[in-house]
Amino acid sequence: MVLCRIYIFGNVTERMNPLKKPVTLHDIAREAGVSFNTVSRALNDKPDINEETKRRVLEVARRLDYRPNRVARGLRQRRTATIGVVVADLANPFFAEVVEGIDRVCTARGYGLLLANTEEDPARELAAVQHLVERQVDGVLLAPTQRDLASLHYLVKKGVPFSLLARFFKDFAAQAVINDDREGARSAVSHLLSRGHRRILFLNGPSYNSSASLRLEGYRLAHAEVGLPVDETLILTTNARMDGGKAAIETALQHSLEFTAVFCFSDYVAFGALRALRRAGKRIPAEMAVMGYDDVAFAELVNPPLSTVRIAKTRLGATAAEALLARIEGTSSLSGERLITLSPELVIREST
Amino acid sequence: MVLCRIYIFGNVTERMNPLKKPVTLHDIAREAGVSFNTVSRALNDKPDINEETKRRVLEVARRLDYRPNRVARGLRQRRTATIGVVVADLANPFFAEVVEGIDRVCTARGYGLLLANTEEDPARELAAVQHLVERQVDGVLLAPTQRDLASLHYLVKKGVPFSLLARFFKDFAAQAVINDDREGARSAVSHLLSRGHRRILFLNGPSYNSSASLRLEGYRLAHAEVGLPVDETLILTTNARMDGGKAAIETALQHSLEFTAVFCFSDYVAFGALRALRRAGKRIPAEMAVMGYDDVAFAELVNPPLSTVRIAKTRLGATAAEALLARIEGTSSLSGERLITLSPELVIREST
DNA sequence: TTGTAGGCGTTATCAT
DNA sequence: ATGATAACGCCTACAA
Repeated sequence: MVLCRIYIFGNVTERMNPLKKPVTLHDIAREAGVSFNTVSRALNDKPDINEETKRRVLEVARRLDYRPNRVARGLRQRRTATIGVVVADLANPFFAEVVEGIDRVCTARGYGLLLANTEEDPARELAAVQHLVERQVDGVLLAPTQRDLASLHYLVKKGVPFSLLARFFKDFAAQAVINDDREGARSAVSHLLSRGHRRILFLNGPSYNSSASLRLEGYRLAHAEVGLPVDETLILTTNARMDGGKAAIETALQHSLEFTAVFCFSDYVAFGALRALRRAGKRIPAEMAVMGYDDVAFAELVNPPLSTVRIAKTRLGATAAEALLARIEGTSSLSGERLITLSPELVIREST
Repeated sequence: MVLCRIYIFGNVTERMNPLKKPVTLHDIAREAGVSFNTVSRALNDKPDINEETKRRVLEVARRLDYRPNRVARGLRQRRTATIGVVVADLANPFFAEVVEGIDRVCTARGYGLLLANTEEDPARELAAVQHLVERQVDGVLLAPTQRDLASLHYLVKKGVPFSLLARFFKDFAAQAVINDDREGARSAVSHLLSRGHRRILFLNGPSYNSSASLRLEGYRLAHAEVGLPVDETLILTTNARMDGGKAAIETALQHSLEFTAVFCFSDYVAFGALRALRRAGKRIPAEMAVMGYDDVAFAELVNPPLSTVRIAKTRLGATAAEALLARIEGTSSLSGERLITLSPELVIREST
C-alpha cells in the first residue's frame, strides 16, 4: 500500500481581501437619505411604507449588494432559520440519501443545515446535540444511536423541537419518521418462504436498534403466517457493516448450521454475506438465497443483483424535515404526529 | 412499482416545552452576586480575575447548566466558528466521504459545518454561497461545478476565505486540494498498456471539469511513454453517472468501435460500462478490461471486483479543512499554498 | 408614513 | 480585581 504523500505546487498570489466590512442597514440608510429602520421595513416589505421610498431604498440596496446579516437577525428574532442534523454515519449511502432529502426541503424553505456525525457513538451524539443547541438551531433532526436517551432528554430540557430519523423509542414519546420495518421484514421473509425455504438465517442488527427489533417481529410474523415455528438458533446478531455479514456467515458455516436462505439487516451486511458464501462455494441463488435491506444504489450492481427491501430514503429525510419545520413554524399538517411510517417496497432481483 | 403511502400512528402526547428562556450571563451574575462581565471573564478564563470568585462563578454556571449563546458571540466577535461546505452531490459516496473528512477536523476544532448541495447546478452553487455568506461563515469549502466563476468571484468580493475541493481552475488563483489526476490516469493507462492493450477506450467526464482534463493528459502521457499515437475516436465524453457509462458503451458497440479495454472517469461510470459490456456478452477481463476511478466502497464488490485508482477521499476533505482553518486562524502550515495535491494509488483487482 | 429608542447575549474597552 | 458602558446588526415597539 502506497503511502499518500502531499505534493505542493506554487503559492497563492492573490492576497485574500482582508474581510472588507459588509454593508449594513445604516449604509443603505445614509445613501438613501432615510433612517435605517425605514430600510428595514422596505427590505422585509412591511405594510407601513411609501411605495416611492421603498423603491428608492431597494434600488440602493441592490446597488450596494446588501446582504442581511443572518447572525444579527437570529440574535434579535431568537430564531436562526437553521436546523441541526445529526446522523450516525455519513459514509453510509443510506444516511447520505436521507440528508439529501432533508437538504432539499430545507434549502427550499430558506433553512440552513448544520451537520454533525456521531459514528454511532453516544458520547459524540450528546456532544453534537449540545453544540447545536448552543448555536441556537430552531430544531434538530436526529438519528439516535439508541444506546441511551441523554441527547433526547437534553433537547427536551432545552425546549428544542426535534424529530427522529429512521429510528424511534417505544418508551419515549418523540416524533419519528420511520420505515415500516415490521412489514418490510415480513414481506421479505414471506417471499423466501413462498419459494420453499424453511430454514432462513437472519443476520439482524443489535437489539437496541428499533429497526432491528421491528424486523425481528416481521421475521416471526411471516413464520407464524405459514404455521412454521421459528428456530431461534437461526437468529444471529451482527454489526451493521460488511464485515459483520462476512463473519456471521463464516461462523454459521463452521458450526454447520443448516439454512438455505439468508435475510440480512442491511444491504451492506448482505454484501459481506454474499462474499463469504461465494468463497465457501455456494451458488446463488441456486444453493442459497440472499436478501438485503435498504436498497442502496449498489444493490443492483453486485453479482447476482441483490433482492432487497427498498426504503424511500430521500423521502424519509424530506418527510422528517417537513414535519419538523411544520412544528417549528406552527403549521398544522404533520406536526403533531408521533410516528410517521413510510411503507417499504419489496424488490426482487436475482439473489433469491 | 408500489407507491409509497404514509401511515400515521398515534399522536405526540407530551407537549414540547415552549422554548424556555436559556440562562444567560446575567442570570449567573445575579446568582453569584457579581457583574455579568466578571462572569464572562471567568468563563473565558481571562487573566484579570480572582481565583476565588472565578471558582464560585464557574460553580454557579455549572449548576444552572449554562451554555454560551454562540449566535450572540458570533455577532460580537465577527466570527462564527462555522464553515460552509458546498458539494456537488451528496448521494455520491465520493463526496459523502469527503464531507466525513471535513467533519472530523472541524468538530475536533470546535467548528460547525453548514452544508449545501448544488447537484452540479451553477445557479444553485451561487445561491448556496450567497446564503452561507449571509450566515457569516468564517470560510467556505467548495466543490465548484466549474461551469462559471460566479460563486468564486462572489467569495473574493466579500473577502471570505475559501478552498476548492477536488477541482481547481488553471486561470483563477484559488487554493485547491486535489488528487493528482494526471498521474492517476497515467498509471492506470500504463497498466493497461503493459497488459498488451493497444486500443483503450476512454470514457471521460466533461472537459470543463478539471479532473477530466488532467486525466486526459494522463491518458495521452501514458501513450506517449510507449510511443503509441492516440486514436482520438477512442476518447468519449460521458456524464459522470452510471447511465453515462452504459450509454457510451452501447453506442461504441453499435458503431463497432474496436477496443479491448475501457478506462472510465469514475467507478460509477465503470459500473454502467460493466453492465453494458456483460449484456453484450463480453467476458471480463478475458475479452475486455475495465478500469474505474475513485475507489468507492463498492468497487471491490462488483463482479468482477473493479480495478481502479484510489483517491484518499476523507484525507482530501480533512486536508482541505485544515488548510482553510489554518488560513482563517492565521496559522502558518498549509495556509498559503495554491494547489495541494494528494497522490493517488493504483488498485488492481480482477477487472483488468 | 417615518424616525427614535431599546434590547437580543456577548465580548471589548474603558474606568474604578 | 471588578464594574459600568458601548458596540455587533438587526427588529419591534412606540412616538412623532
